Amino acid sequence: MDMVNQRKKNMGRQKIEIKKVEKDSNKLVTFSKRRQGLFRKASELCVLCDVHAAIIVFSPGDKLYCFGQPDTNVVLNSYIKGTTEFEDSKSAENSPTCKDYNRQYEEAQKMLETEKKKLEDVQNLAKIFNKGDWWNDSIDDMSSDQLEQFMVSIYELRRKLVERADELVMKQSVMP
Amino acid sequence: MDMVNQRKKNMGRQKIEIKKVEKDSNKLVTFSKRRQGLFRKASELCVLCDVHAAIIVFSPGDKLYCFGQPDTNVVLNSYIKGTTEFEDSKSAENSPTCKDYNRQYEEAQKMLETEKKKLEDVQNLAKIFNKGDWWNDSIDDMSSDQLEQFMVSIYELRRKLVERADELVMKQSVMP
DNA sequence: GGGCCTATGTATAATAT
DNA sequence: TATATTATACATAGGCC
Repeated sequence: MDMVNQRKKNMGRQKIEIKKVEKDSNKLVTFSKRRQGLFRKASELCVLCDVHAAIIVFSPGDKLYCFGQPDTNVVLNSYIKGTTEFEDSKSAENSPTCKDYNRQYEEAQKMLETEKKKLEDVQNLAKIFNKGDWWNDSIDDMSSDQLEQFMVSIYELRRKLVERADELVMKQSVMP
Repeated sequence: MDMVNQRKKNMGRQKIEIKKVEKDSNKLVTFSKRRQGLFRKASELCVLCDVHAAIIVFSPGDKLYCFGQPDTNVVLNSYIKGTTEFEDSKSAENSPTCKDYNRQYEEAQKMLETEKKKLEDVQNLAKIFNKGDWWNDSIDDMSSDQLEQFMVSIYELRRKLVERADELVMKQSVMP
């Protein structure tokens, strides 16, 4: 304790040169931390300035990471088209992503028509919801069967929501 | 000269809340600075980790700014193909749709880490769920705003569900 | 990899030019 | 709108689990 130069707990942040990190393990750590930071900055920019943005990054392991406000594909479409008409409901409807969603939604609906377990599903769902911090924890804890039933239930709810949305003539396609 | 005495100390950097800057002039300055910072961070990430990345941002005045390493379009093409040029086509067995969903899920996860807004959504959702016989009654009683928020929340949940479904390798496509 | 920690490097809010 | 300044808030390198 007497030494002024007593070794501190760690070295603190060091200045680094901006050049390729050669050591793979360090590179991974740096990528992970800085990618997070980059996305956070982008998020802040979008909120503060009320603008749209998208980021696409491939990790050293070639895994794809992306950020998008309001959505990566929407921003990319705007970029490709060279237009900024984000909220054009017609083009939003026609975006591939929404199409996919709608198609899959219709398929799911078909299946639902032949399902007779709806009531059971609802009951199971209610149980799950009532068990506490379901939003953060339940999904991960669910068994395969539970999950399946839960998904069916969500789809039913979704249909109801879409109906309501139609009634309200909501302008933006918040949901597919 | 008297500049020395005149040099009133600045307030220095102030803490700000991450929410929309209302004053247009400030918003512009903030955008300009933060956009530069964002691009610099991206550049550093690319050099340090030897990776490819692209950023697309629209300014408050709808002007397009983009960053790309090695080139915006190259990275976008990689994204659209859903594969890097260094990968073989084996990964193509996964449907593009699922990939899209997974990407969006990852996005959502990252955003959740940094955005308090989403937490608010969840809290609101929890309130709605906890108010009783929500399944049968709540939807019809919800205000337009409530409904919208609810739909956004469900949409996020849906992403999470898709991710889980993928993990479980479910045979039937109950959900997309 | 995912978190946590601390010391320190860096980004940036407010301001003025 | 970009740039310069300054004081501070925030991000992060290097460690350690």
